[in-house]
Formats: sequence, C-alpha cells, structure tokens
Amino acid sequence: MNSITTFEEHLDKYHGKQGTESRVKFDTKSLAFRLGVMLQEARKEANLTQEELAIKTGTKKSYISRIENGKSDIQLSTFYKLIEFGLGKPLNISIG
Amino acid sequence: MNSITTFEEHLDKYHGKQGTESRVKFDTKSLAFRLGVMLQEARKEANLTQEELAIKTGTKKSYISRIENGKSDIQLSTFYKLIEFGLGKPLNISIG
DNA sequence: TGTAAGGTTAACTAATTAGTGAATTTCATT
DNA sequence: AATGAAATTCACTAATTAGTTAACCTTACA
Repeated sequence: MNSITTFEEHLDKYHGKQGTESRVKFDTKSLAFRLGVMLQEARKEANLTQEELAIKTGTKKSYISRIENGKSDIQLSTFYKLIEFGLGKPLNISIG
Repeated sequence: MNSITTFEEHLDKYHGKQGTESRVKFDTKSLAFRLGVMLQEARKEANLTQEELAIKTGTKKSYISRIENGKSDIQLSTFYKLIEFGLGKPLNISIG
C-alpha cells in the first residue's frame, strides 16, 4: 500500500468535499490518519497481525483497526503503548 | 530549568516510591511529563505566556498549565494544536 | 511591602476515547 | 469457488480528557 496515494484520497474526501469543516478539525483528522498509516506500516514491518499486536498491548483487534484507519483521535499514551510495548520500537516526538 | 534533573525527580517520585504502579502507567506519566517540559520550553522560546498560548489555541491558561506539568494524558490532536497552531512550530513524530 | 502578571490547583460538566463482543467483509490460498 | 485468517464496522458502557470558572500561589519589581 502506498501511504501518499491513500493520504491524497483523504485530502479529497475531507478538504475537497465537505468544505465547511474547520482547519483544526481537518488537521486533527489528517494527523490521526497519518499516525494510523505509520502504525500499520510499522506493524507490518514487525510481522504482526492486528490481533497479535492487540494481545501484546492488552487490547482488542477491533480497536487496533480503528486506530490504523484514523477513526479516532487517540491519546499520546495509547500510541506510545502500541509502538513501544507492542512493536518494541522507539516513538520519537520532537518540536521544530 | 534543566529538563533532565526535573525528570529524575519524577523518576524518583513514581518509580522509587510508589512501587506497585504498572510499567505502562508509569511510562504514561513519564511521557506526559516529558511532553509537558517540551511544550513549556518551546513556549518560552516563542516568548509567549500560558495565557497568550491559550488564547491563540482557543483554550484557557489553566489547561495549558495542567499540560505543561504533565497532569493529564492528552490527545495527540491537543498536543499538535498547541505546537502547530499555538507556537507555529512543526511537531515531528516518527517510529524507530 | 503592595501590586500585578504569570502560573497552579480544585471542582465541575460535556464530550470523547478506551475497551469490548459480535457480526460482517476482505483477502489470500488452495 | 470455498475456506479460513485477517481486518473492518457497529453498538454499547465506563473511564478519561477537554474545557471552563474561580480561587489561590509565586514571582518581579516599582
């Protein structure tokens, strides 16, 4: 799967069509979407299924799916938990 | 203020003393704390008060204070909003 | 020392995520 | 095309953040 193509589809869907949406809400959705793609790519690189990742992090595959599809604006700790505990990779966050 | 020193104090407080806390919960608190310090440092670099940042992002100074002190496990979009809209700086997130 | 600005804390409501089970759909493989 | 594994969606509750007000501390400095 190509992240960029899918992200463009997302832009069309939210920016193009439902034009009354605020910039902040739009950006929030974009962010959730991008992070979802990042998680999915990292999970596949680690050769885990959604269910395996869910078990390792004490949650359910349905929830992982929701996150990977950018369906919710998750908490920082949730993302951290999935990346660090579930995939054993460091999550890097910096400003500027 | 030195981030590392303060973070060590945090380690002492949560890791040393209240030892029954789960690793995940502990890490969540550390994360919130570290991000709070990052935000505060970036805000000061931008020469803004908590109140000014609050106004720019449509919230209140009391909420900014809570975040800077790592008192809550905020959502990704909240952190993003403060950094990108409030401070005009990019928020970088990556895995690995 | 008084004052004001900046920052912290407490308390509360409303909105949203976290977490779950079950049904459904997609996808790869034979 | 049939099968089974993997992923998605829906519906729901409980827990937590987002957002706010007001009171209270701290710090700088006139």
